[in-house]
Amino acid sequence: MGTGLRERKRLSAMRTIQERALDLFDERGFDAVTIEEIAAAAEVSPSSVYRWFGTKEGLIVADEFDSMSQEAVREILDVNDPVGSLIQIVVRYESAPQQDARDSKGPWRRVRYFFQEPSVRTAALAELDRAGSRIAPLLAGSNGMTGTQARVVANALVFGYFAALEQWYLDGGADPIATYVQKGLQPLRGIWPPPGPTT
Amino acid sequence: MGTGLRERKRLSAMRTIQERALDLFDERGFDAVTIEEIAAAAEVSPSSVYRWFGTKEGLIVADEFDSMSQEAVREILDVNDPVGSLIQIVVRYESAPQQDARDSKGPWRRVRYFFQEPSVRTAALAELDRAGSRIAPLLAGSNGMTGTQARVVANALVFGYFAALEQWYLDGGADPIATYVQKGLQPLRGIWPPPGPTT
DNA sequence: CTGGATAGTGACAGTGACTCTCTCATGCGA
DNA sequence: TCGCATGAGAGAGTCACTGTCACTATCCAG
Repeated sequence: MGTGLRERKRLSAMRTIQERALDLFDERGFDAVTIEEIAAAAEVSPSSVYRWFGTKEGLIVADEFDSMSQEAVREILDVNDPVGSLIQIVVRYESAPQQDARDSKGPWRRVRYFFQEPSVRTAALAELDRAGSRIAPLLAGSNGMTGTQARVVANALVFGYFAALEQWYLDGGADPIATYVQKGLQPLRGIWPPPGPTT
Repeated sequence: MGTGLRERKRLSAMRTIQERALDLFDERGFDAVTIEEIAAAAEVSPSSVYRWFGTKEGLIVADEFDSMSQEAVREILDVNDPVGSLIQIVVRYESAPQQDARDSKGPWRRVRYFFQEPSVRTAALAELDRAGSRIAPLLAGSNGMTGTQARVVANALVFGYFAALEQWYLDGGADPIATYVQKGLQPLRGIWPPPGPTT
């Protein structure tokens, strides 16, 4: 974890780019804004935008989850109650102090594009797919699951979360997301049958 | 369902394009082949390739499921046992007479690219997402599921199928896919608890 | 404090996927 | 057989994205 000057500069520049990009997207629409314009607005070179975000969609879907170590993921995910811990994560993230109060919807400002821009939605799906492949190994073995079953369940979790998020968005974002996740993912709880007398 | 000459010509051309494209991809790799080359090999214009397949990835992920009517989907999907009917679909599709016996792996020739080419994988995920949004309404209401829950379960099904398919591919494609789907999606059966004395 | 090693940035050129528009041919209905 | 409309082809243009290379700002050893 380098706290060097270089590192700090890069992170600062990345935040600036993301903010300027969202400003431009909100103003003129995702498709109408070019990477060059974003780079100019953030006073960096287009090369840097690509170096740091990979794609135009990456400007929106880039998430701190990617850079999270496997250890950290293992820590926050309870393999005996993945649905519950997923809700916990959402609750914690939702109540986190939004670093910029001027944002119309806090950290969820980006979510809108998940469901309005098809290419962003696709990029989000790819991101969720990657997330699924990361948490699947943690689930394997527990509850006597095979590798395939673990991946199936992992996908059910991450894409189920996505489905809940979409409903939250479609409903206008009034109630907390955690509520949608909790209710929406209720059926998945049947995957982990409570230990009864017959097993 | 127009069986006119135009329609037949278009379908024939589409099949030719897909075959030539796969030939070229197999020969030189997905990235190294341009749409222009594919169009030239299939003796159509690049415009037509885009008109019919939308994207380069569409050449591989294009599926007859898209053009299936909502009624047809409703017919083959048993809302009381979605996992079972999914397996049935796979079984039927797997044992279908492969129209071209020269294909090294029958209709599954394309599957390789799902898991070798990241962009194709992403396109496949988008396709599954669309499939999920189509079967979710059929599930809603049954078993007392809300709309969100139906979508969650629909995603669990389609992306669970994808996970099983990946494992099948990673294992070399020896056993039938249906086996992988059956075993892999076993945990999802817990979503529909058998009607017991207590409900 | 200073100099060299180095990682990271910007500038630039190139590729090709994809879009748009216009024109023209061809299968279709009268 | 004769308009007509649907749809294919042609061509130009945009821009996301890649690779390379020179340079500069940081880091670190002495």
